[in-house]
This record gives sequence, C-alpha cells and structure tokens, in this order.
Amino acid sequence: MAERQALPSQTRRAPVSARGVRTRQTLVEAARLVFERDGFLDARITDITAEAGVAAGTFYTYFTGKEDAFAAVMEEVNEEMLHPRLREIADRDDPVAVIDAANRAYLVAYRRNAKLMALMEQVAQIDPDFRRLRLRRARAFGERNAQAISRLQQRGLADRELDPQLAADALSGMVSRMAYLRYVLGFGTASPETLARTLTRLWVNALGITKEMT
Amino acid sequence: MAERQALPSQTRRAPVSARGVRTRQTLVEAARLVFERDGFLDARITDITAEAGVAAGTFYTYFTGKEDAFAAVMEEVNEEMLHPRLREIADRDDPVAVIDAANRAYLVAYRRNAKLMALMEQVAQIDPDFRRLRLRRARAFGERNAQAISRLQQRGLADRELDPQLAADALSGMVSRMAYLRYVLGFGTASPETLARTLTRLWVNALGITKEMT
Amino acid sequence: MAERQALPSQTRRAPVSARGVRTRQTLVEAARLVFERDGFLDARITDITAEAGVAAGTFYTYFTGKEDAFAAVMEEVNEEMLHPRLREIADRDDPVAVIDAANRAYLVAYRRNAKLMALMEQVAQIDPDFRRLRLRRARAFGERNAQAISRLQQRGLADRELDPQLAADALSGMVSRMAYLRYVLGFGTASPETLARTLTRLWVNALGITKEMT
Amino acid sequence: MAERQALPSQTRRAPVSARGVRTRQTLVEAARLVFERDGFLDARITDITAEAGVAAGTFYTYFTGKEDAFAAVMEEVNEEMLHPRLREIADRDDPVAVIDAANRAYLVAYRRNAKLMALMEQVAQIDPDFRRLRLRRARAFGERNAQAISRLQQRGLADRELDPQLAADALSGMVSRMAYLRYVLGFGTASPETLARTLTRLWVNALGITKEMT
DNA sequence: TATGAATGAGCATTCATTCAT
DNA sequence: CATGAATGAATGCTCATTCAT
Repeated sequence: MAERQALPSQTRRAPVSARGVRTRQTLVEAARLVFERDGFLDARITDITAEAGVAAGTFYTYFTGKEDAFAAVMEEVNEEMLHPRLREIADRDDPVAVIDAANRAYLVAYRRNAKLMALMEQVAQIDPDFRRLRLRRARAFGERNAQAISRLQQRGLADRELDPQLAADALSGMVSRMAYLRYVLGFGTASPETLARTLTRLWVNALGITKEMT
Repeated sequence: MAERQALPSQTRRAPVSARGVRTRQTLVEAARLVFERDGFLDARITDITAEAGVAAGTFYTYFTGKEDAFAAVMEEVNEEMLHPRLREIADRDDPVAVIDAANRAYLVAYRRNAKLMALMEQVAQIDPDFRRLRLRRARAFGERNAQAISRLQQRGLADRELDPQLAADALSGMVSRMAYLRYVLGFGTASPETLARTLTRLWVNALGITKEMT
Repeated sequence: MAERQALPSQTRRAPVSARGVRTRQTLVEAARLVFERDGFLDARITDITAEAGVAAGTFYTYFTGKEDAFAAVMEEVNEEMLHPRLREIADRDDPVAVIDAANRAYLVAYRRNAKLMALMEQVAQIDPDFRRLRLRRARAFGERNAQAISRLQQRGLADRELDPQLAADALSGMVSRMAYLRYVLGFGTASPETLARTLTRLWVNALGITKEMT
Repeated sequence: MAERQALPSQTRRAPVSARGVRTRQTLVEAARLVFERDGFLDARITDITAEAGVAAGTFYTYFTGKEDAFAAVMEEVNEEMLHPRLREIADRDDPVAVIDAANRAYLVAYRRNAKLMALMEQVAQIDPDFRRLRLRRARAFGERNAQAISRLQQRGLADRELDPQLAADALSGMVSRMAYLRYVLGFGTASPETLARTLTRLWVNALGITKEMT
C-alpha cells in the first residue's frame, strides 16, 4: 500500500556549508508550495526561487531541473506513505486485521498528502523517469502482497483459484484508485474509516478469507 | 466499465459542405496519428495539419485548439468503449456471466485502444475540462453498477454488509486500473482472458456472490 | 464646421441587380454596427458578413477591403455633418448669429454621430488615405472660414491684427476639439447649448467682433 | 499646454544592476527610433531588440509589451512638454506675457517632438489605457487654466460671462490642435513665433483681456 | 555560494483574401 | 451573385538555463 521513491536520472550533490543546507531546504519548501499550487507543468522555476526569496540562478546550485526538485519534494512525502506505523496496532496473525490496518493507514496518509499524490500521478503520466519509477514500485509492492496471498492460500485461508500476483495487483490498485477518486477528484464524502471498512470487506471477500478461518 | 464522452468548453460548428466534412475527417485521423505518436503535450498543430496535407490555418476551421481536436479523436474511441455488444452474449439472469462478459469486453476494447486510453488518462491529469468530464462519467457509471449491486443484495445474492455505491466504485476502479497497468504500463504478460478470469473471480468473491445462489 | 468625405484609392462599382443593392445595403449597415462596436482595427470582415448574414466572400463583391467599407459607412454620416440646415435660421448679416448657429449645428450633429466621429479620428490616425483626405478637408474648410473672417476685417468688424487663415484654423479646431472631448472622451457634462454659448462667445471675442458693430 | 505622463496598467520593476540600467536605456532608445520610424502599430518587438542589439527575450526583462515600452519612451518626452522653463522669462503679473510664453514654449517643444506627439495621438486613439491617461491629464491641465481664468475674472481682467472651465478647455484645445495641424499634418508653413502671436492674440481676445487693463 | 541579466528556440493563432462550385 | 472552405504568412511571448560578477 506504499511505494518507494527513487531519484530521477540526474542530481546535484548535497550542499556542503550550513548556509547551503538552509538554502536548499528553503527551496524544497518553496517548490512544494508552488507544485501544490500550480501543478507540475505550470510550476515555473522562477516562481519557486521567488517564493524562496533567492535568485533564479541559485536553483541550479541545488537541482538539475524541475524533475530533480520534484523528486526532492516527494521524498518528504514518501517517508509517511512508505512506513505507516501500523505494525504496532495490528495482530500480525490476523490477516483481516492486517489488511484493514494497512488500508486505513494508506487512506489516512493519502488524504493528508492528497495534493502531492495527485502531482505524483500527474508527473508519472508525463515524465518517463517517474513513470518507470512508479512501475518498478508497483511491481515490488505487488510482489510483497502476492507472497502474502500465496501464504494464505497455502494455509488454506484464501481462495486457491486466484492467481496471487494478479490478485495482489488488482486489489492494491483498487485501494489506490479509491484513494485517488476520493481525495484527488473529490468523489463522494466518505470518511477514511467508511472507505476502509468497505475496501477491507471487499478485499477479504475477494480473497475468500472466511471469518471462521482466521 | 465504460465512460461517456462529452465535449470540452468550446467547439466549432460542423462543416456544411461535403468538402468540409471530408477535410475534417482527414484532420481527425491525422490528429489521432500524431497524438498516439507524440502524446498530447508534444503534439503540435502543425504536425497534424502537415500529416493531413492541409494548410495550418485550416485546423482552426474545424477545431478551437488541441483539446477540441483531442475530444474529436476520443469520440471515435468512446463508441467502442461505451457500447460493447455484450448483452447478446451474456445471460442477463446470471450475474457472474454478466460481470465476466463486461470485464472481458472492457479489457479487449482497452487493449485495442491502449494508446488513446493512456492519452485520456494523461489529458485528464492535465486538462481541467477533461478531468471534470471524467469525474462526471465515473459518477454516472458507478451509479449504474451500484444499482445492480443493490438489486443483487435485495435478492439475497450479494453481501449485504457492503455499501453498494462504494463497492461499485471500488470494483470498477479495480478493473480499469488493471487494464491501465497491463496495457498502458505494460505490466505483466497476462492475456485479457486470464485477467478477466481473475478480475471476475475477485469481483464475484468480493460481492459475495456464491455460485450455488445464481 | 463640416468636412467633405471623399473615397479611398479603390472601390467596387455599384451593384447592378436589385438583389445586389439590397445585399450591399445590408453589408453597410452591418459594417456600421461592427465598426461602432469594435473600432476600426478590431473590426473583422467576417464579423461584418456574419452580422449581415451573408458568406464571407460576398463582402468582396461590393468592397475592396475594410477601408472601402468604412468609407461607405462614413458617407452616410457625412451628409448630416456637411449640410446642417442652419441657413434657414440664422440672419446671414449677423455674424454672431451665423457663428452661433454653425457651432450649435455642428455640436448637435457631432453628438448624434459621436461613435463614428471617433472612428473617423481613429482611422485618420491610422490610414494614410483617410489622413490625406482629412487634411484636404481641413484646408478647404479653413479657407472658407478665412474668407469670412477676412470680409469681417475689411468691414471693420473684426480684429485686423489677426491672420485670417490661422485664426480660422485655430477657431475651427477649437470647436471640433471641444466636440471630441465632450462627446468622444466623455469629458464633462455640458449640453450642446452650454458648449455653443461658450464657444461662440470665445469665437466672437477672439475675432474682436464687438456687439455694437453688428 | 502640457499633460502629465502616467504609466499603463503593467510595468516591470526597475533593473537592479548597472548593466540592467544600461540595457534598459539602450532598449528605450531603440524603441524610440523604431516607433518614430514605423509608427506604433507597425513597430515590431524584434525590430526594437535587433536595433538595440539584444536578444528578443531581453525586451521582456524590462517591458511587459509594446505599450509599456511606448510609455517609457513617452516619459522622456513628457518632461520637456511638462516643464518648459518659462517662469524665468515671463512677468508673472502680466497675463498676456504669461500666456504668450506658455504658448510659445508649447509650440517649440511640440515641434521638436512632433513625431512622438503624433504617435501619442495615435496610441491614445487605439489603446484604452493611454486614452484614459490622456483624459485624466486634460482634466488636470484644464483645471489649472480654469483657476487662472477665474482669478482674472475676479480681478476684473477677463470676460465674466465665460465659464472658466469650458473656456480653459476650449483654448487649450485650440493650441494643441494647431500644433498638431502644423507639425504633425504639416499644415501650412507658419513658424512657432507666427503661430504663437496669432494664438495668443486669439486667446487674449477670447478672454477679453484688454491691454490697458494689465 | 549567490546573484540576476541575457539568451533564443519554438509554435499557436488570426484573418484578409481567393476561387471553385 | 452567393457560398464557405482553404490558404499561409507573420510574430509575440515564455522560461529553462547559463555565466560573468
């Protein structure tokens, strides 16, 4: 339910001086603001530097271009999307509880970062680097879920007719698509809890996890 | 599994003369070619007119701009995505058969028009007109499915715990997302049949439609 | 206080058929509407033909271009500006009455055709043909007034220090400029009567026409 | 006899570095040249930048568009038109001397900047910003003269029948119109001195300022 | 490091005018 | 006469990126 952020083709090396660190951070924050406000395509480098209160040229001291800056912004968001602290809560032996906790955490995180998640979708559509990145992540993520499903099948806890890999991809896609519809497109009014309840139920039903089995 | 195409804000009126109709059609075909080849952002009007073998200005006799031309191209595709001839095949009283037929038809149509479907996603991310359009369609489509689910629930054929609207949106999203992953991002190698089998199974399981019930 | 309209370099010959006469008239009316609404520069031939309800090409059956159409429109206005029926009213032997009648007539006519007078100024600024035309008119008009002033001077009724030609040009200019300020730029709120009273007084004073002399 | 220059809606901020100041000045000079040579409508940005020997884009570092550049050019001219050094010369207690000095100064300044004054008229006809600007100036200028006339009337030195405001507008208009006729349209051959003599005489007569009164 | 001025390629769009039907 | 489709030249403006200071 989370994807790992990698870097696009080119990057500048990290700043050396303390001032450099500060400037870079200012730029990343300004970039986030501008990207959220204007979208990736309409965001102009000069808007970012103006927002950060630095000269236009300074941008290139820290980033190779817009993509690079965008990657830097996304890195901030990724931590949260990648590592929700759900393990503390969920009983790892109860598949339903695990699924539910994961979905809930994903939806909450998605809602909090809706604008940037929308941006991520947008950029993935536009920029080959980010598209490849996203495909790679979807693959990795799907494999993890596929293994979990596979294990459940082996333990007789899930529908053995299902192709674990396809099922994993489909169900993950279902969740992320719902999050997108709800929090990016503003579809409906359901709360994360309501959404999670339905999604988990669909997910559990879909895998054929019967309650008495868990 | 299908969405209805409407027109963006501005359009030119239809050509009056026969020559006009011919020229417009030539332009739409050229636009399709260029869009598929270069994507929406990189497509240039002059490429389209060059491809069509008309003067640059002629484009504006028929379209108000790139978006308008894109809408015209999409209209061709929509017919097929919207009206798969599945009713002939499927036994309307067998929910599983109906779902399976719909999924299969959608996947096949999606594969055939994969490039343009990708473009549609791309443009929806970029252009507010198309985004709004898409949201409207998703709503209409979801409602149709929600009613079907509702009816199944009333007949005791589907899990009554599910919110019909949310379930409909989620499952539709699952299918279209899989189509996108498979045919746009090139994820995996599964055939439409394999995909449909898994998707239908997930869908049927998720709704709690037991075979013996149908 | 009035200027004669001549034609620009090129014209089409008058229509032959009755239908032609009608179409031409429709176009002239449409042109007047569009010119008044959009100004000369922003008026488009297609707007005129659309307004007239004829095809674009038809315009060129009757006019060689925008200037030609504009000249046709102005001809309608000119009659009134050129031949105010003031002679009936004014006592031709009372210079003050003549001047006053002329000024009053000019202001009233100007007000009625303010939009087109503004256009005339605009076009004279832009188009060399019209500019030359206007200069020629100003000359002719000035000469007429100059002769009148000259006669008054010879009769001892006007300040002999004044150069008749320059005085005539200056005072005519004063009147037309005031009309322009008041009715085109919307300067002030004075009525034609109020304006005429002041202008005539200035004119009479300026020429040194003493009341007891008349 | 003079009008104050204000700026059109949009402007770029002044250059910070010395190089910027230099480049801007070069552009203003080039713009003046091109405007005088080609007129406002036919002047192309690229001609200006070519003339200045800078890249096309550099123009937009300093100006928002043609209007903005034109305003910058006019500002140079305005200083001279606005502040003729006539107070030194004229005896401030002799109204006739003051009027004559003002007229003379205006005509001389107008002649020197005839091409740009013509442009100013042209642009005022075309551009609403400049038209508004001009109206505002005419108002301010008229009020100043109206007060002077009013004072003369109170001192018994001018015709009390006249509306001071209208008279001021009319007489100012007379002068500027003559300048336009003479130096823009090339009407006649009179020298500034000849013109000023007649205009002052007309002005003085018109206001009823008798010599023995001063 | 920071600055900010200079670069310049690149493309959409308009609209008067023509002419085959 | 009327139609209306086709033409195509012509140019403003943006903005990422560089680099001398």
